[in-house]
Amino acid sequence: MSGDVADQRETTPMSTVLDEFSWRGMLQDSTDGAAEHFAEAARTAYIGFDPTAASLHVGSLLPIMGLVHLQRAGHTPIALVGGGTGLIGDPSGKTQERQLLTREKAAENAEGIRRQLEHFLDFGAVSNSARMRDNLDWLGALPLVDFLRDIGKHFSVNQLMAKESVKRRLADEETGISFTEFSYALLQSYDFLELFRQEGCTVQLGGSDQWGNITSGIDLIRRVEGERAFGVVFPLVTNSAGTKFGKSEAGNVWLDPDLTSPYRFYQFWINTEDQDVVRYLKFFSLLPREEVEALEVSVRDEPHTRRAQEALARDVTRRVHGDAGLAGAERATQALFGGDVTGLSAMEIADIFSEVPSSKVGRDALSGAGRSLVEVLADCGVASSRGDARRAIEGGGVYVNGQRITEVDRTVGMDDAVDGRFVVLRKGKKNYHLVEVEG
RNA sequence: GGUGGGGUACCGAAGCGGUCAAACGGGGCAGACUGUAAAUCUGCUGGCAUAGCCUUCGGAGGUUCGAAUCCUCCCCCCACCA
Repeated sequence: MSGDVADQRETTPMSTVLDEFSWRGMLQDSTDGAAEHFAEAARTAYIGFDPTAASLHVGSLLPIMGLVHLQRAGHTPIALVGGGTGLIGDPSGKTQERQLLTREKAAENAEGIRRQLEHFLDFGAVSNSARMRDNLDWLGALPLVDFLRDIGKHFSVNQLMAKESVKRRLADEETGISFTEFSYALLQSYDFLELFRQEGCTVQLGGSDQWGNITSGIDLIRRVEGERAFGVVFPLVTNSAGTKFGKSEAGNVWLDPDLTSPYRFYQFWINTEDQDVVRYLKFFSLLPREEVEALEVSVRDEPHTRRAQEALARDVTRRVHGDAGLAGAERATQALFGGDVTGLSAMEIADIFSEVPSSKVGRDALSGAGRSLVEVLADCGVASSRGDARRAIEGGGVYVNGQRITEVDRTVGMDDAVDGRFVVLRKGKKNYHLVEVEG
């Protein structure tokens, strides 16, 4: 890298967006000239999101952060919701033909995604406000004959068949690939072309699995418009354990608080392994380089303080769930991992444990001799069966109101209910369950 | 269509008339140690009224005092040959 280029970057802050991606480890690959393209002027760039579900999960967080960095650097980010392509399905990375979404479902999901993206991007900025588009706007009204003439003409079936995702499916006699999915690359390329025409969008970003689709779009723009466009792809997020990133014991970690509570969301990040935490800080937080580097030192020299995990959890949770969501998650964490439950009032418990799974039980069931703990554990789902509950107690893994229970025949009665209203059950270190007394 | 091999618990895989709720490995859960990390070690891992009973070994019948194990029929996979 020569000196004068560096100087130029000093004076134009938006030139740094690829540098930003680069030091954060987010830059897997980019087409030639992409860095210069961003350096020269404020650009418009887009990323597509598939409306396969009504909520995004943390697996989509990296591309979202990509848009955030673009906007911060002065460029205009477009989030393209694939209301149209969602009806088709991208064969990339899929070994099976995809289940088709209904139009209603795709529209509903697109709307949910739209709401979530608003947490990350500024849609009301003066100069480079983020935009949201839905490709159903142009795909839905596209006459087949026009599509074949104007778009299909530019694609070589020979090249499409050479694509890795298509090749693998062709090799598999059993599954094969439908014409519908085979055509997916054309549709995504057409999206890029439309955004180029309508929005002056010259760059497409995406996960590294999108590289082929992105370059197809670039080619299409060159052929149809005679103009140059660019692509940037992010790496696949992995964790050091080799398991899929974004899964917790409870399954996918969603951005929707109704699907994954802010408390669970926060806990997902707090539990990040040392080996992954610095990489994740670069990917998912907006902390500046110096701070990330300081935290990296902290992970090395004083790992027990877990400052890096905390910084990560705070930054990401605040962005997704807001200050109130973060505060609630931290309060619950503090009470659950820091202190003793028995000292709290019913109101405090209700507040803190609103994040935690709960069930109700009738007052009369607990009066008198009470119910056997084994039964209660099995009924509320903390244990999968009575035998499981029994074994968990025998293994020393069950707590009532923070006190370890050792007697298998222990009963739960009204005197266990804090303020006569709540019993806090816990199995293992992290699994809490709140039993609310009714009536 | 033919021949051969096979279907066992969450997964992989032993068992091949009683001693089988079924070895072993993985996964999962819990415990210890820690830092709500990783690694390691330990225990548990069909259900229930837990020294006992009930339901499981592709499905349905049968033989037997007794079957995951033997017989019959059926279903499904895999390999090779057509």
